[in-house]
Amino acid sequence: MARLTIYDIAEKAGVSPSTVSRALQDHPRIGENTKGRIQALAKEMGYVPSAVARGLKTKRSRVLGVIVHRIEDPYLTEVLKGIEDTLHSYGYSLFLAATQRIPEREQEVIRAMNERRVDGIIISSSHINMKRLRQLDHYGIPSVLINNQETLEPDTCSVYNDEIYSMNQILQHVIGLGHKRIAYLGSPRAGRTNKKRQQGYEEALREAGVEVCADYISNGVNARPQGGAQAMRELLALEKLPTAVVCYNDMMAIGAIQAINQANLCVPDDVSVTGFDNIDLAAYVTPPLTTFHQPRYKLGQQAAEMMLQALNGEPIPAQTQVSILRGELVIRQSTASPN
Amino acid sequence: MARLTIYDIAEKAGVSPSTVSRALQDHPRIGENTKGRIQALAKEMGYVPSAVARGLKTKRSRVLGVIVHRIEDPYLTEVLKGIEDTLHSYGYSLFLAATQRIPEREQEVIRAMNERRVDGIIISSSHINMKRLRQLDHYGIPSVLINNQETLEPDTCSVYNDEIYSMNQILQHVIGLGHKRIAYLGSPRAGRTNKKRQQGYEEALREAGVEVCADYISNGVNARPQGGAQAMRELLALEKLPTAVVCYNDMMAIGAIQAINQANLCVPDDVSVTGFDNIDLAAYVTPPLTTFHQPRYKLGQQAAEMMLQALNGEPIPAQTQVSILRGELVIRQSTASPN
DNA sequence: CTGAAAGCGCTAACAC
DNA sequence: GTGTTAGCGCTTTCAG
Repeated sequence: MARLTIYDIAEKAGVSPSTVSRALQDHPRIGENTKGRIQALAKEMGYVPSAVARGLKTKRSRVLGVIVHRIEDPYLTEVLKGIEDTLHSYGYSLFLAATQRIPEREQEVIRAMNERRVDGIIISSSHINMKRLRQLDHYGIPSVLINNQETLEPDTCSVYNDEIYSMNQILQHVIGLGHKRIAYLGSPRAGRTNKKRQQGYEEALREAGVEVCADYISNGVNARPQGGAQAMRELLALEKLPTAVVCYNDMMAIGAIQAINQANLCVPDDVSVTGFDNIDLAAYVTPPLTTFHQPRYKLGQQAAEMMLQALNGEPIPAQTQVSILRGELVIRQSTASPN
Repeated sequence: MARLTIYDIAEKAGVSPSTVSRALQDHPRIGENTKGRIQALAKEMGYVPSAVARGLKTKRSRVLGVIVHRIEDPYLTEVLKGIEDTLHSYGYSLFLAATQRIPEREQEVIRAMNERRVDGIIISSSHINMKRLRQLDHYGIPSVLINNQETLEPDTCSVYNDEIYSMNQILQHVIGLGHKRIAYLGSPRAGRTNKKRQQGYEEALREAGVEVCADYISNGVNARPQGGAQAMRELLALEKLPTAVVCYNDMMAIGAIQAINQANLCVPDDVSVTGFDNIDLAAYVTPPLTTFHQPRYKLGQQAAEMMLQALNGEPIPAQTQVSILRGELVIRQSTASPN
């Protein structure tokens, strides 16, 4: 059951293999009639071209690698969807791999993609540093980063959520509600993103003429409910409680709410809580979370388009090397005016 | 900046290309010393073999296609992780594609994977029917299905969650609590899975000597909170309310709880509710859901191993053609004894 | 507009 | 144990 090749078609059509090749790729230098005839014949015979052979010859695989650190991260799936949709519409396929944040596995994954000759790699929410990037560069593999956690040199293609803007939106909402004692619940492990969010928090406070108080910045051991609960408990031990808590992300906000409830306090009556990301969960917890919706789909889409554009040789203007996207505030029931 | 080939290495090592090829793949017929020397040299020169060229020659790509219908489905991500981990550990890569349940896109995705000469395809939670499967078969692409929604002929490699067992576990718990008026909130759009779950529900009731009442079977327009809420409202319109509601999945259960709350009733005091799947959300809603944890990771892992085994020519015993896995009941706070 | 021929980078007979 | 050689299935000059 050997696969059909262009030779089989050529023979049946009484033409040469190269003519078949041209017909199949809409080459300009071929007669309309021959082209139509051959395309029809190929279809009829059930011919499926070999991207492997084509790739060997052309040195382009029309495959992109996508590296994430955890596949099961609910935040990532929407980004992935943005990438997949875009690539699919351009006829590209996608290798997916997870690093689990294990450096060794990171290495393996990059190597595998390199061996398979992907045309480029998109890396999402990872702790990729310049060294690894230089490695890719050295292999000649272009890359685009999404929300990377290490600060990079400015010439690396990347797309980010606008953290400062996001936090500003959240704080304007909270401040607008009348809060003055506003805490930030952070996740230092998250790297750059956390830094930026905290920075946005501090800037917004200052702009509103509210003093930033070190006691009101509490860090979680991780960015999950557990870390949120722990950091919240530290806040609850303070003499002067904050009336609002702005969290690094939704999962931490959920943990914070649990801790607040355990202290027999109520959200939002006693303390307002905000999340970040607007993951699916956010709408369904009690109370539903006020949060910031990151343009996750768009982040993925944009990254994919940036990559594709680079591959097609359209020079990316230096300004668009780094693209910063904005999402929108989602107001639900976890925030209210202080009483 | 042309890539290094085995010819470059051969030249430098003063041997023939085939010797290099052998050295690099631990071929038996090669001298230990030559092998070591060449491997070292290749590494030193930074040689990265081309899986494309190898694939063209050997007709095996060591790539598997994975088709899902929605990437962003929280249920799937864990399955995907099981697949990815397994494939990675065997040195395989993975093409990911989503069909969005659009037949046209399904076709495109299969075609793309076929062109790229994947060694096999794993299809998860889809509505693939025998026709499409025969198509794959005809192309010579082996496939493994995970929780497929159409009933298939028994000789197709597949892995399923044991729905009947799962529902039995849920109902034993609910019945054990003392409930007699137990409703089922289904999702007909889900196909086979829903049928099986409903069947499990009915069997368990009968075994417990409880009559199955048609009024207590309510169908949602979809398997999301909205469908759950709508189906629950129909139940709430009954003269004799059920004291427990067993739902097709967690999302519907969440919708059902919302509807119950809106009717000024309370879960679990007035009515117990159970979910299914144990998605991340389940632990964080109010009240936390009693649900059934599907062995999602294992479903993916098993499917991947089944595929790999088939590819290595180890004949799969007819009995293991279909593998049925069991998860476990997770009791939280959405269920209690009726009052 | 079409054909002939070379070669992408690797593997695997087949010789030696 | 190692080298020679012929492809795998396609694209792409270069001729005609």
